[in-house]
Amino acid sequence: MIVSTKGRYALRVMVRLALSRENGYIPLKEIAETEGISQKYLEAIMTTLSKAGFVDAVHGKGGGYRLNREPKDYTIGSILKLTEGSLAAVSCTAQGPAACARTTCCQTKPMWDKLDRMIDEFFEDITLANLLENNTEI
Amino acid sequence: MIVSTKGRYALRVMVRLALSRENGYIPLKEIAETEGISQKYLEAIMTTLSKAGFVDAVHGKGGGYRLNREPKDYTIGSILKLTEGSLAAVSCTAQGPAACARTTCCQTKPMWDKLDRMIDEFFEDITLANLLENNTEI
DNA sequence: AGTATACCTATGGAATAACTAGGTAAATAA
DNA sequence: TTATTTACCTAGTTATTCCATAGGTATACT
Repeated sequence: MIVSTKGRYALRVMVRLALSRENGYIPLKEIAETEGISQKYLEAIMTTLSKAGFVDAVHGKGGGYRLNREPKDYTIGSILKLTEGSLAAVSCTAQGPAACARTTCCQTKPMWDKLDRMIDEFFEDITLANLLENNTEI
Repeated sequence: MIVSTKGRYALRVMVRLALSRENGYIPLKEIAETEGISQKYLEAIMTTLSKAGFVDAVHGKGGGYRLNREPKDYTIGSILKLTEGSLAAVSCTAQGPAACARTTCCQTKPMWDKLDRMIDEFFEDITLANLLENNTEI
């Protein structure tokens, strides 16, 4: 599986924050409930998003999280790379070009490289705003 | 990781068999050694390939494995689907369309579906013969 | 008969994913 | 100032999957 729950939850949360953009700060508890995600598990994800400056966080009553840019200024790729670490489809390419000892002779390596590039482009070409557009064919 | 060692090993073995196509049956032991793959682990993979009719297997001395079609008649997708079970990038799409309860309302689902289609096309458009062509840009 | 091969069933260790527990710090409201 | 609500931090736990190993049986050739 190329994308785990961490990345998928992060995306869904970002979509939700985008939809509630006019409502100020949204507390984690509320997000967890609407999205049906474990509150404690979500904490770790939100902290990652907050530390990386993807969202603003405010403590205390009336606090919570909100986006700090427009939805069109978040690429799906940036969110997934942050939360997943890497989007590599095979371990051969996950740790950079020199990770595999057979890299010079392996007949399959160029294919994996091309796949990685394709997947990267796919996610970089989609923004949060695109996901909100509610289209069946994105 | 979308493709585990099982699928990657299977591909490398098929490439090797394609390169040795004129040499009759190649014993598992030899493949394992040249490719640096655990012999016992490879057994399971070869059995899968054999049962599915991707390769011919012959017991006893002088036996081993060989391809039973031309390299151009194997798509990479068919080999990977056989050994990996599924190439789905997320679990949301792995068990068919109705696997996820949120499938009707989830804003991210169409994206995952599109990604799956793209990956499927990618692998179905490449054949074993293409991998033998030794090109950097496949 | 002996040897080399493929095939079968079961088991184990390590890593990772997914989630849980319990506390601390900051902001607001009473 | 005290209580409440929120984010933040560190650690632990369970389940699953991956990757491989062990030991035997069946089949074919010499």
